[in-house]
Amino acid sequence: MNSSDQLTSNENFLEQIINEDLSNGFNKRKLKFRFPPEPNGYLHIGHAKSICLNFGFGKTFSSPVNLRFDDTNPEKENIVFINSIKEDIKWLGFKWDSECYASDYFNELYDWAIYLIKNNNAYVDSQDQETISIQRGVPSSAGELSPYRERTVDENLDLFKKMKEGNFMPGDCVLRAKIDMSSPNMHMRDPVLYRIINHEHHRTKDKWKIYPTYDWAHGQSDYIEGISHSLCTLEFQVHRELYDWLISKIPKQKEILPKQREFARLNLSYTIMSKRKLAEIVNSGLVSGWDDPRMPTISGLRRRGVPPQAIINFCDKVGVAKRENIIDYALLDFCTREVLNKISYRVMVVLDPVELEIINYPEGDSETLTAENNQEDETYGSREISFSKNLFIERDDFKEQANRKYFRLTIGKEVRLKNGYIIKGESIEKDSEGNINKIVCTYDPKSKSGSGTPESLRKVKGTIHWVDKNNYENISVNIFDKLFLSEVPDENNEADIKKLINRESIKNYNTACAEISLKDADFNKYYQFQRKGYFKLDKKNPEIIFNQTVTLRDNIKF
RNA sequence: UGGCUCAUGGUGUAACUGGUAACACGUCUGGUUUUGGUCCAGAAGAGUCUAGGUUCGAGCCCUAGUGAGCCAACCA
Repeated sequence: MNSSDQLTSNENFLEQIINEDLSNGFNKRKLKFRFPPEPNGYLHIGHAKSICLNFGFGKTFSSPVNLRFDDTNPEKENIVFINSIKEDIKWLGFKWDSECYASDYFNELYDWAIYLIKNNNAYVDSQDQETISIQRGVPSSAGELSPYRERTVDENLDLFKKMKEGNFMPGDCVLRAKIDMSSPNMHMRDPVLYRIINHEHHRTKDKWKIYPTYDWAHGQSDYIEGISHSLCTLEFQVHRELYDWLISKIPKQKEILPKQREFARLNLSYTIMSKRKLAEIVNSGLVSGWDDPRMPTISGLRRRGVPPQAIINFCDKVGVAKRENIIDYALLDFCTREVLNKISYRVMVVLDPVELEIINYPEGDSETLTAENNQEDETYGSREISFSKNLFIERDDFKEQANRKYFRLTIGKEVRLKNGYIIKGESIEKDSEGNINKIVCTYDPKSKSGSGTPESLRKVKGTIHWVDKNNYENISVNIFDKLFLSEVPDENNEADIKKLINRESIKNYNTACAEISLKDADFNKYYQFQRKGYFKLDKKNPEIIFNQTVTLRDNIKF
């Protein structure tokens, strides 16, 4: 299976815009996209939507897609985030054309700022942040002009140079665009283009004392790279007027101007996408880290065992529009199962074991049975599993008393041991507290799976999994539940997100018994523990610890 | 109370730019099955936020209203 080839979605409104541009004469070879993360955190499933969108366009239009780090704020950004972001994108299977950094353009941006000043389109304001904020006013009425708004070009040039040379302290002054203090769009009320920050930048080190703001850096970066369509989320809609204005004021060398268009970000039920809140639960120790298998981060999903193709399929099914949305988590689960069903290796693991003794099986005997690795695809081959008189089965696969709808093991009823024989429950042994510690059964020696005998072909309602008590591997298994109790944990912005955490979202089974083949469990494989779900070996641990990715679809009603 | 954006089954996305709503997930039936999985067959569920208007005809166009989101960081 290979990335988005077989996807069949309708063309979304952004693709329509691109196609319109094309039919209006835009040269297809000039199409270019970009994914522009700020390296201040880990990527999550919401970013995956943007990644799939941009790189998806790259594929459908055979256009380059740049990875550009929006690294204009050295106080928040860090090289470790750059590395994790690159790793996640690669893992998803996408290849960027060039690896770019807004900081690569700092010189050019500086020159253009001088150009703006010379054209009376920017000025140095020497007021403090609070004053500027107050002067900006409120949306419903005009703001006031800064007293420094009419400084001469020479004065501005001189001051700006001094800002750059470090003659001022942070907060002393900023460079502002001179636009319109009465605009109903607050972003047009003389936005800040440069501020002074005394902090080493992870790439430019201590070269700069001033750093461009998002508004000044982003559109110009798009312009420099020749991005044709700059796609971002809805909250940047109000920035578009400024985006276009700034590009219209820089010296023109190119005929193609980037076009910003906005789409709705992804929201998933029972989880959150806010980097800040995600950081909060990481820092408070409620999860083990950014890559905790319960986290909606790419690294968390990876560790959980969600394959990249499932994420790509999910992003495709989710669609792209401008409407606020909350996607049902069940859709992600569906996409995960759909992929995993085809590629996972089936094995038998008993999470909560109870002993099963076959009284009419010869004492001391054992045999080797063969089992298919993946009934969806015979090229996965088969493996051997051992069978003997004493086995483990799942504790809840037996009931002393059961109604007609229960078709696992019970006294007097037959059930099939997967890949083995048909057995019948005979009796149970309990300890002094009434807990079952052994189930005794008989087996039909002629009913061996695959033997072709009439006995083996008998229809038996239930099939259960098992592990040989004389030949198994003890493993540890993590079962997960939703991380948040609320369907929309982000709903109330003021609420303490930590209080919404499901404290029972992880359950560990450290006495699980696995068939012996799992002694060589492979990090690169996806497994299905039959009847229990899909599981992935945890890469962070030297011992064998499996994380449950998703359960099997479960329709039990009784 | 300024501006921008959005409004279609439970959820998400479509509807060839005007011809009486489709696809996916979810839900429910039934069948197959050595995984209560997969697979197969089928069903229920919206008349498109409201009110007007244009039109032979409107989810698509117009007007007004209602509801929701975003914007007043030297964050992105």
